[in-house]
This record gives sequence, structure tokens and C-alpha cells, in this order.
Amino acid sequence: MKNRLKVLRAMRDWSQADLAEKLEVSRQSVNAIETGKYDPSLPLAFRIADLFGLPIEEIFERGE
Amino acid sequence: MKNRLKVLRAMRDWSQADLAEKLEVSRQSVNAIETGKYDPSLPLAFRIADLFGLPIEEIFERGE
DNA sequence: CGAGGATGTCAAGCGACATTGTCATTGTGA
DNA sequence: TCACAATGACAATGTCGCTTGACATCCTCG
Repeated sequence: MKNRLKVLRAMRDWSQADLAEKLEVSRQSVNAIETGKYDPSLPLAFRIADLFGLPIEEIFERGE
Repeated sequence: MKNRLKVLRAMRDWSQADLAEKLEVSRQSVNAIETGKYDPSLPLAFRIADLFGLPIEEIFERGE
């Protein structure tokens, strides 16, 4: 499951550590999600969506 | 994290077993999600949303 | 009454999510 | 050149999502 986290983060000039802090998860979790190691839990997906002000569907993509 | 699964399912007159089969998960998983024991994974949340033709945000609710 | 469908729940097990801690690599700036 | 931020990665650990299998309860229908 791909996502646009890296792009959305870059648009705001945030580091992975910055994003992790805003989401209240570890930097490693942000990195793992960005690099596709695993998908976030649904609650975390909601926090991400809320943070960027976008629906989940526009951040995470179905497929593969 | 609350959800409207039970209602959406009732509207279509599906049993938990029916829904489980359509989602390709176990009946116990459907039951656990409906009764709030845990939240579905993001991929499963997408499958649920697709099945009901609704955005994830309209099936699952932030809060508690 | 008795059979069967629907629901709720428990246990045991496995893999996925998330953690802390650590290390290597790359790039930028003083 | 040297320090440091940023990123990627690995190990060990703990919890959560999901499974199969089993059992109890409730309801309805013949």
C-alpha cells in the first residue's frame, strides 16, 4: 500500500523526526511507513489525514 | 474507534458471516470490529469502504 | 420440542505494527 | 575538515490484527 507521506512532508519542509513528533509516534515508524515496510494502523492513518487536512483516500492508495 | 458497520450491514440484510466472506476475513474478525474489540488494519478498512461504496471517514469515526 | 442460523466470546498461535536503542551513510554548513 | 542533521536500516521486545476451532446463548421456524 503506497502513500504520499514523503511528498506531503517535503511540501512542508518537515523532517521525519518533525512528523513523528506531530503524530506522536517514533521516527522509525514514520520511516518504515514512508519506505513501505508496513502500513499504519487505522487510528494512525486518521491522525496523519487530520494533520495534513486530507482524506485518508488522498494520502494512501489502494493497489499492490 | 467506533464504526457504522453493524448499521451498514443491517441495511443490506447481511449476516456477519456474509460480510466476512465478502471481505475475505473470518466471521470472528467482523464481530470483533463491530463490537469494538479492535480496529481493522488500513488495507481491510479500504476493502470495507470499497464494499459499501463509502469513504473510510464515513464508516469509521475519530474519537475514543 | 428440536434443528439451525446468527451472534458473542474464549483460547492459542502467527505475523504485522510500533517501540527503544544503536549504527552507517549521506549531505550541508561553519 | 569536522560536526551535525537527516535518513535508512537492524535487533529485540511488546501489543494488536486476524486466524481456526470450539462453545454458549438467543431466536425463529417446522
